[in-house]
Amino acid sequence: MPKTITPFGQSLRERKKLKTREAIQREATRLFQKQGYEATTIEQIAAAVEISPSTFFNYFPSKEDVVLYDAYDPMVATLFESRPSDEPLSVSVHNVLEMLTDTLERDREIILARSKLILETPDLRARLWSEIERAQVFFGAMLAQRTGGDANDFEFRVVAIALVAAMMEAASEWVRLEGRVKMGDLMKRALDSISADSMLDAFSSRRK
Amino acid sequence: MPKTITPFGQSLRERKKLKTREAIQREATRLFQKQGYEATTIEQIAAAVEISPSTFFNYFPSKEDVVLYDAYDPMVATLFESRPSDEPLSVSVHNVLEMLTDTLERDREIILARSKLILETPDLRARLWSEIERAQVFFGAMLAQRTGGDANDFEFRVVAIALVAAMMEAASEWVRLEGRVKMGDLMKRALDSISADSMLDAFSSRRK
DNA sequence: AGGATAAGTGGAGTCACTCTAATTATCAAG
DNA sequence: CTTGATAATTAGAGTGACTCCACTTATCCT
Repeated sequence: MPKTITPFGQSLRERKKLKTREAIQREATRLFQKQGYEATTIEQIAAAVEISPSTFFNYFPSKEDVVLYDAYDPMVATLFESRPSDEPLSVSVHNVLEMLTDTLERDREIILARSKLILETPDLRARLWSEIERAQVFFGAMLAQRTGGDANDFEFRVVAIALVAAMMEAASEWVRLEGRVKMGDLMKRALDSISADSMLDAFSSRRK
Repeated sequence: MPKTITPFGQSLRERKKLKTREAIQREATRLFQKQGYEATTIEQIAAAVEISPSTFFNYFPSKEDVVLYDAYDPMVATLFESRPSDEPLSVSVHNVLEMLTDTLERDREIILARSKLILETPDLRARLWSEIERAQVFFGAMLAQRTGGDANDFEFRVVAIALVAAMMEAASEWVRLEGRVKMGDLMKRALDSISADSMLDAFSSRRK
């Protein structure tokens, strides 16, 4: 048993591990972009990183996870949770996106490339949706917290999934537009579309 | 070149093909339920149907498709398209579900079993979402038709995906409740939740 | 009965992924 | 700085989905 708890990433072991993890993601992404996701084999990635194929699976449970794994995910979650719980969720969404504007701008190229890869590759796209189910649970909890209800209620689940799906479409649109517009604005438009009148309009057509 | 166009499923060939297709689905589903989706191999299915594994892939492009393939899909689409285009979409949804009540009641057990399998199996669940993207396009077109807009507009895509996601959640709930309630009612509740006030409430919490 | 056409099949191969047992690197402590 | 524990890396064998292809067999049309 170690005498002192070694801070994360401080020991040689931890640093090496992190470096390897990043190297795998970097090389994998590079190869995916160069020759396509499906045309790239684990063997090729392993060769590029100079590790054995076995080691690859020590770091990522599947080929898909190399792309899907998002380091910013927990950060975004934290940002949301730090928002005052009496703030309307739509406003929170916008605010969180505002806080992320700089990061989004700085890493635009990388994020865009990665997102495109996901959107264009059926396998990855399918897997994305299971990430979305995690988001559904998260936002369901947020909604419940804000209204004092039970997150497991059918209504919350419905609103949460619709919300997340809409945000997903906004993100796709952002990618389609090469990140030329602010993601926060797209999210706002998306949320506006499904809430309030416009949704009803679309629903009930010329009746109103 | 044949002199007359042979009606679908009339010739020996066609009838046999249909029978085999059904046999594969039947046996596959049976095995999946008995021993789980992943634990069942193509070889086992082929053996049960008394065909070769090669033949399996002549009928279904992948193991997933045996479960996902839905014969009722085009029927539902037709029902929607036969609805008057000045009918609000939410009403159309309800009406279509009403028309399907009998079928849903009659085939309840089979549909339930199949749906459970899909919802419980991560691989199938992920694939379901790509079906949903097809539904998004379909409903996007419906919305556009009803409002006279362009189905490719961002707003339509957003509303369509939110709509479909909500319906999806309603369907899941139906499965969870073992089909004890009418699917149409769940859909109605789901659509009510995302449209109009309740959504706004959830969004803006105690402010209103 | 005939050849055209489609369905079924066997076999070889690829690739993602699993499991296991052995090897090597790092670590904590004396 | 050596040692025993622990974690990381690896090779290798195996499984199962899926592809490709050449070949046989069944159905069809005339």
